[in-house]
Amino acid sequence: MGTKCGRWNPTAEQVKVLTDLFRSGLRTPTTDQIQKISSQLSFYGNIESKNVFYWFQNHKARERQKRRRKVLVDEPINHIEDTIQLNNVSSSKHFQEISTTNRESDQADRVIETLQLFPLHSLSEYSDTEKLRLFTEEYMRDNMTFSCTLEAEMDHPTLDLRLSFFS
Amino acid sequence: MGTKCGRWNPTAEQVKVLTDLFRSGLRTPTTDQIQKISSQLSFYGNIESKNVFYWFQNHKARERQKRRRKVLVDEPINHIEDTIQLNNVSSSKHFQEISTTNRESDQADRVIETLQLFPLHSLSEYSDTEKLRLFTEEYMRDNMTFSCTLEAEMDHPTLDLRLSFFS
DNA sequence: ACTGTATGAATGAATG
DNA sequence: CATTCATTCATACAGT
Repeated sequence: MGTKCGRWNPTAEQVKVLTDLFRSGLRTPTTDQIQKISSQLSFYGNIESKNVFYWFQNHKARERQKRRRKVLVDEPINHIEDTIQLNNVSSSKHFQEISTTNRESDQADRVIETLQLFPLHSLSEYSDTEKLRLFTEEYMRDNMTFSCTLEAEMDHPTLDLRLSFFS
Repeated sequence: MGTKCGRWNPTAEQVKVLTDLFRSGLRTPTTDQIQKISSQLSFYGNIESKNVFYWFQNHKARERQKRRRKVLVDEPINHIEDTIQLNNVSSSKHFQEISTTNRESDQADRVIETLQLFPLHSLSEYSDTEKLRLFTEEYMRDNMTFSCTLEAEMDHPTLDLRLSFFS
């Protein structure tokens, strides 16, 4: 066991609570929230506010990183599905527009494939598409009003975090 | 053979390509580069982007670790003297070369700073060329513009990575 | 089979 | 927020 106390080494319970909070939608807790969270988690062992701060920072970054890296791997798979689906809705408005706009060559395939997820005209490159998709996904989530009362299953006080963004 | 697919175990070819890339100066590939590399390496067997990412991360860290350990073990005593003496030879041939080669703003500073931390005397066993390489390599490479076309000797498509930092 | 080493993987802690 | 570094855990493999 790392008794090396030079570095915080979260207990299983602490990780669970943090993960639950993350899964429930919390991404970048405010200072107040961090305080509350670390305060509650100190029940399970030593912990500082900065640990909580870093944890969310890292967890978010790495989820994003993971997703970004998966893109190329996933793509070949989705490509087939999308292509198939494409045949059934090839008469939709968006597709029509794009198809004619980008009737350039093999690039058309990629664009159309993209449109299933994101019907915008400005996506001539895949990377841009992906960027936009990721951005939107996370933007939605990160800026959503978050209201959650987490009741961990262990014997510790309820962790009640209420936010009101857009004050 | 570890058919245990719980952990990536690179093929000899994969390791060779990665090593060549590393030796050619690549240290921290960008996400795009990682994608390309892993894509190319998938030719030799299963591989994910994260494997490439971790490979470079580990390889760099361990080379640094090894060197650090070596320096500390070899010359823990003379270190201070050497550092002082170093100030008197700051106009030596090597420094001149470096400074002029990198007459680009603070890059030169950093190189000299680096050299002060790693006294030349402690590595008399190496040739001058090797000394220079050991001292400058790490700091230089990571901040250098990297443009490299690696043609592996096996039968796989050319791996062409072109960067333009400082765009 | 046991043990040590190389190295894949993960993550806490920053930094800019 | 992205990127990077340090440290540690985990495991495949080699030598005995």
